[in-house]
Amino acid sequence: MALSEYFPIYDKLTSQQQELLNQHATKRTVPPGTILHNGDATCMGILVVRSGQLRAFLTSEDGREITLYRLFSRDICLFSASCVMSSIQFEITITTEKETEFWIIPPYIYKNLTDNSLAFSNYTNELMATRFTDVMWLMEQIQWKSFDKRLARFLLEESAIEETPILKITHEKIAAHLGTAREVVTRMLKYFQGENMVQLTRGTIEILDEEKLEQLSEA
Amino acid sequence: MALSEYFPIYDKLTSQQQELLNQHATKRTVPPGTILHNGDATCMGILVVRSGQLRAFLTSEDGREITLYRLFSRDICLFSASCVMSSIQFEITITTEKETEFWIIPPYIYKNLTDNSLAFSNYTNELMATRFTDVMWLMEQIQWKSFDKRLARFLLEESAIEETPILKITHEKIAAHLGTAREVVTRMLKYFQGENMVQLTRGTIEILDEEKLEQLSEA
DNA sequence: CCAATTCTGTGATGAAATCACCAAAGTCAA
DNA sequence: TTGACTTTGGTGATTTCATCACAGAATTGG
Repeated sequence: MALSEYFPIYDKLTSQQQELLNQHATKRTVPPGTILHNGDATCMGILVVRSGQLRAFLTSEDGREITLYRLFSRDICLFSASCVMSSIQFEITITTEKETEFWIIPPYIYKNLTDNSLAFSNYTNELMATRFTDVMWLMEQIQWKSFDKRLARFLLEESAIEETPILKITHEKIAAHLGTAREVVTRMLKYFQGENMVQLTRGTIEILDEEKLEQLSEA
Repeated sequence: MALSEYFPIYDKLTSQQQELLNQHATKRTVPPGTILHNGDATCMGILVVRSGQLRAFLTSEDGREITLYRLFSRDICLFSASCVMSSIQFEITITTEKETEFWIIPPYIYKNLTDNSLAFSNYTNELMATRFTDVMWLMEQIQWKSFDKRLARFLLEESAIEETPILKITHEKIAAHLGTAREVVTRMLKYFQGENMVQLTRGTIEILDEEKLEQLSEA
C-alpha cells in the first residue's frame, strides 16, 4: 500500500505537495527494540506507521520509565519531529516494540507542509490533540487509580493487543510500562495468582479469569 | 489595550478576519472563583487573558483535584473551546483564581479561523504544544519527584506569583493544587517549620528561608 | 555441564495516602 | 457577647506503594 493510503489528508494536498511527500518520504523497516527518537538527540521527522508497534515513554534521571502511549498501524508520530516545533519542550523516547514498517517524512518537508497547507496544519493539530488526550488519560490513571486496577487493566490491554491470554512479558517490563518498581509488580501478580486471576511462570503470565480482572480494573 | 495587542498573529490575518475577531470577541471581567469551563458542560470558545489569573485542573470522581497549569496576562486558553475540537477527549476545569479580564472568541469564529487561516491554525498548534509541555512537566514531577520537593517548589512559585513571602493560602488549597490530601500537606509544612524554612499561622505561610526551600526543591 | 545472566521472591524499612477524629480559630446571628 | 456553626489545622493508626538488600530458581551460552 502506498503512503497516500495511510495519510488521511493526502487528498487535500496540492499535487505538488503530494509529489513532495512521495519523493521525500522514505520507507524503513526496523527490528523490535530500536530507538527511533530520544529527547532531541535525534530528529527523524514525522513517522507514518504502516505496520508494527511503537512505544512512547518518559525516562527519569535514574533510568525509570513510564509508557505514555503506543502507536500502531496508521498512527502517526509527531514528536519524532519535535525538533522543528519550538513550543514542545519535553523529552520523550520512542522505540519499536515489534518489527515496524514506517515512512519517514523529513523535518524540512514537515515544515514546508505546515507552512503551506491549511489541511496539513489542521491535521497536525488533531494528532497533537489525540496524543494530548492519551497523556491526560494516563494522568488520571496515575492520580486516581490504585495500582491493582492499573495492573489489571494493563494485563487486559496487553492480552487484547497480542490476541492471546498467555502474555510473554517480564515483571520488569510491566514495571517500566506502569512507572513503578519491579518488586511491586511481582507482589501484586502473586496476589492476582492467589485469587486465581492469573497463572505465573518465568517470563509468562497466563490470564485465567479475564472477567474478574475486568471487574477489578473498573471497581 | 485592544485585542490585537494580545493576539500575536493578529497581523497575519486578513482584514476581514481581523474585523470578524473584533466584532465577535466580547470582553468580560469575572470575579475570583468563577468556573469558566467544566468538561464539556460549557463551550465558551477561546479565552484571551488580558489580566488576572486562571487555573486549569483535573477533578476525580470523589472530588479531588490537581492543578495542570495556570494562565496569566497574554495567555490564551484553547480548551474552553474543546467542544469544537473532536480529538480532545478529556475533561478539565478552568476557574479564575483572581479577578480576570479576558476576551472570548466564540466557537464558530474559532472554527472559521482555523478553517481559513494558516497562520491561525499554526498558532493554535503552538498553543496546544505549550500546554502539552506544561502537562508533561507536571507528569515528570508527579512521577519522579518526592512530595517535599514538589511542595517546596509550589511555595516558591506561589511566592513569586504573589510577589510576597507571606502566602495567604490554606493547606486544603495546596493539597488541591498538588493532587494530594490535606493532612499530607499539613505534616510536611510542620516539618518545614521545624527546619525553620517557613512560619505557619492559620491561613498563612510565611517563607523564612527561600534559599533552603530552593535547595530542597532541586535536590 | 558449568558459569554467568536473567528473572522472580521476599523481608525490612520508609514515604505517602487514607481513615478517623478532635481542637483551635474565626464567623455569624440572636 | 455569647453560643452555635464553619473553617482550618493537628495527629494517631492503618494501608498502600516505593525502596533497599539480598537470595534462589530458571535459562543461556560457551
